[in-house]
Amino acid sequence: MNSLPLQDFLKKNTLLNEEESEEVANAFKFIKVRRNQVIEREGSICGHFYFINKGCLRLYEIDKKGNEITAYFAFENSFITSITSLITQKPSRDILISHEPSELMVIDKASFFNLIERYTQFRLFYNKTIEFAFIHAQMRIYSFLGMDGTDKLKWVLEHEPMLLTRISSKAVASYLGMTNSTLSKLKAKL
Amino acid sequence: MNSLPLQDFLKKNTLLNEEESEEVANAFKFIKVRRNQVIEREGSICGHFYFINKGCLRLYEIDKKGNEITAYFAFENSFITSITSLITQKPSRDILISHEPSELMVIDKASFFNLIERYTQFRLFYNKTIEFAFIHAQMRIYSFLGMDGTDKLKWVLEHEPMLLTRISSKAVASYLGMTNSTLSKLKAKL
DNA sequence: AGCAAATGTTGTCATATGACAACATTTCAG
DNA sequence: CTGAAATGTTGTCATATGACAACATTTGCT
Repeated sequence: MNSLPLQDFLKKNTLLNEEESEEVANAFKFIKVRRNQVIEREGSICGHFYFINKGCLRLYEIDKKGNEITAYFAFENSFITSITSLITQKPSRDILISHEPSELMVIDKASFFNLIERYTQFRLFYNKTIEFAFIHAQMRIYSFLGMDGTDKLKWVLEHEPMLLTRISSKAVASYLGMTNSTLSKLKAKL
Repeated sequence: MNSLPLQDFLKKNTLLNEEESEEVANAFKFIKVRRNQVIEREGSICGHFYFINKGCLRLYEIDKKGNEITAYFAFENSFITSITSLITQKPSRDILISHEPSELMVIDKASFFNLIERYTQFRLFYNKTIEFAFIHAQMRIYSFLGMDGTDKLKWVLEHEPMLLTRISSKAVASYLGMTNSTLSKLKAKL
């Protein structure tokens, strides 16, 4: 069944018991998306959370020069959404897109917050998730403000190697704050 | 009384009522610090939250080249701490320092989480605070990855102008990811 | 399978910024 | 108040990276 990966994930990563994990997971709906499919558009208010059974998504925005800037990538067994828009309930500047054909579990905002009220352990998991998203963002600020291109590339190789195997260089460059061609040259130099 | 600013803050920014705001505020202890006083050290596990009655603090770390990188500044009527260390309970890479003689309300971690359990509205406020800290960090990633120095300076002028009036250029430069002298030259060019 | 579009590579060149240094100014301790 | 230390300014120079372009490769559509 399609809700099994999420159910397993909840059992392993929260204090929800077997039955609760099943109930929470069953509140999500299964969807399949193609490669490069836009899942949440720029300009609209984001109203869903996504759990990735299989595949990979990217959250990015377009700056005023027209360049893409990537906030982050998410792979199997993680949640992702246009979280800023979802929290503020303002139109999103973010675009959520698939980078591989992906299998997702979706839930709308109302149902999600319903779960959070009903299941204390799910609420705690959500709060922890936000805390760690913050820590990750903070770490990126620290890591990238001081580093030159070579250091950033090495950093990704060490900390998020999957980006270099599963994601297009163009998208990785937009995550590292450099252009396409600079990243290509840095890779050539090792 | 010294707990009044915090009490007022809680009344305005949470759904705690008068009495609860007072109880929460009274769980904090008043301290004064000099200018440039280290409040949380690098290498130790952070165990306190701080509310700023008056003054201004900065959170930063030192990268492997020996340069300072600033995570953020906080002024009157806001909370700050080495949040990454506090959440993970690992030794901090951050240093929390005062930039002006400051008056603070401190609470230790255990008492803080005690408050969070006891006062639902305080817990909700804390969760919201983390959410917005995340959004702020994310916005900085977006804002700074794409921008050149001039754009960053304009960005600060527009969004956090107090930095340029109350904070040393050196510290502001470390927040913007550029050197001292580059910032100085950019300011000279308008 | 075959063509068009997107992505990746590599080159040249211009430029923003870092490194360093000299000097000016401000801050701080005694 | 005074001198020492920290901070800020400005200059020169070296260098990493962006912009642009040509070409190669991969991907996606029919």
